[in-house]
Amino acid sequence: MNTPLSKDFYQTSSLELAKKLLGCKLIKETVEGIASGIIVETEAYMGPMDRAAHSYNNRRTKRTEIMFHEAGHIYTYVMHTHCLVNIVCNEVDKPEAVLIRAVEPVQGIELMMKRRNQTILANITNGPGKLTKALGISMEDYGHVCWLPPLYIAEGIKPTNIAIGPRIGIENSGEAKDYPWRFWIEDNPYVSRRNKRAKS
DNA sequence: TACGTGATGCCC
DNA sequence: GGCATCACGTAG
Repeated sequence: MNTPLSKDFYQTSSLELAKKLLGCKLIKETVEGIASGIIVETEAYMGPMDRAAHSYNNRRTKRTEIMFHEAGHIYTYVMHTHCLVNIVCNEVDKPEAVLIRAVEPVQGIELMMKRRNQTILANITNGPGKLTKALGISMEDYGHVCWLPPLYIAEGIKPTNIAIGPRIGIENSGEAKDYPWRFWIEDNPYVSRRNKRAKS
């Protein structure tokens, strides 16, 4: 339990990794304790040809630099007041990444509720900004690798059915906004809110 | 449903 | 400087 996946797990395209990550366990260790969750929703960002990706047209800045590095690095960035977490994948100089949009709480539930100031289990990790706060993921995790503590990914469960749909929050990305590059575990109660609304 | 929040990059 | 961006919480 909680044995990190090996680095070659990440050496694939973001579309493949987004599907493979569903059911895996995301774990963060801090002085406050261990918090973890099963990944239930992801989005693929395909790099230079994907208008919605930060690395579109090979845009390489201090922020996106890590996307050009070896697969399995952690790419965190700040959106308004929230931190979002991505996993870099594919080969060096192929700047692809998978955004983790929601997890199902497993370990450290009390700790996560406290960090989120929230008592409803279904609301503590059901969004990309929420899960980073619950797990204690921040810009300090930028550039680390996800096969070593304190932030790493381990084997979890095998998802039954995977649902597919368009990504969220990229309305100004031209034709890229319609690409079905979001994946989630069907009927899981911990997927993000906008996702459930879209289904109803 | 609408607004405030406020890091980062890019185009003036 | 001004604006857009891979959200979220709160108020009404």
